[in-house]
Amino acid sequence: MKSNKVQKKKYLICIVGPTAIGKTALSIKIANHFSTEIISADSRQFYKEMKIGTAVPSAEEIAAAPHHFIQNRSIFEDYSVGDFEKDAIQLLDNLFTKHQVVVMVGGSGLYIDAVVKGLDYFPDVSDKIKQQLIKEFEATGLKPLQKELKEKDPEYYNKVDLQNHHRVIRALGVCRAQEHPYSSFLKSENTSRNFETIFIGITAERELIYNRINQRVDMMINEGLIEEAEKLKKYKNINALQTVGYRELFSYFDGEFTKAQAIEEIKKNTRRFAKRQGTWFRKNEAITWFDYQTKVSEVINYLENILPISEN
RNA sequence: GGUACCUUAGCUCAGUUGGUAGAGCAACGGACUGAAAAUCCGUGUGUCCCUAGUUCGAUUCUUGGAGGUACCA
Repeated sequence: MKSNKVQKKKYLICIVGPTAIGKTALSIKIANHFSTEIISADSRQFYKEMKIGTAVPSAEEIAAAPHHFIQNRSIFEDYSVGDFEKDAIQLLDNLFTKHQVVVMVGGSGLYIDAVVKGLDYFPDVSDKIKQQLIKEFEATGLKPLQKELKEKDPEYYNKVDLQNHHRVIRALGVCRAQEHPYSSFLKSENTSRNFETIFIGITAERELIYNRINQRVDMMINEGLIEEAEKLKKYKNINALQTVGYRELFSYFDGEFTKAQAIEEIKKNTRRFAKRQGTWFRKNEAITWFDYQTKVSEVINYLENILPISEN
């Protein structure tokens, strides 16, 4: 006997692409079409102190569709991908009780993967250990840390990019926090989720993306990015402020750049960021790519055709 | 108009006592498991302005052009 209470399948429509390509606008239209909500997977739009430089959705855009994980944190809090994964999954569980489809937009590849595939479990590393490692790195450089990693986790030592101090420090942090090596937690298994993910990518020719970036940076400056950064300059060492658009302005305030140079640097670094986003997303074969000028109706059509949406 | 100097990678420039060339920046490719808008790794992409000579061989030397800069008119 067949049950009538078949659980409806849940879908996460994930919209990705390089910065400044128009993800926000598209996501709102798609969310409206499916009468649903949007979760942002953007590692910088969380922070309420950083509004102009992170190109958060405007008040009108937020009014047009419910958004989550926008301006909901402070730069003074520590917030990591791991925290985001937990928060996002919890919220999704909740949203999927009301909606069959939820939209996720963002440009932070790692954050998207954390939601879609899940991160492996790692033990907590205390602030004390983290700070100690940074202190050691600054005092004596990478060499001793590489050596310690070789002793404590030869497996990871052999595969990690040893020049990348972030990686070496993170792995050592986990090793020092308890007795198991970092690599013993690296399972690389996808966490099973109770939803299916549909990837939509938007892109354009490189030159077009770059033009859009250059224009957007000018717009941010007009909207008051310099003033926004000025208020934050005394906190310039905070992690969240290691961000394109802010760092270059801090250098300008410190007299290392002229204003014009700082603006050029912001444009250049944003272009490089877009390139890295491209590298990340390119290898994700699940993404169906659309040109940025594709009509929204065409994208919605595509989604309608692949989503077996149940009628109530 | 005259004189001097210059023209080599996308840009700024090195260089080759004649054997087809290399730095910085830019650009491009890649990696990525709790800082990820971060961090790191890799790659020279070229009618050496054009032309005609000399030469086994010319980006290099010589002739003649073109363009540029400075000074003198």
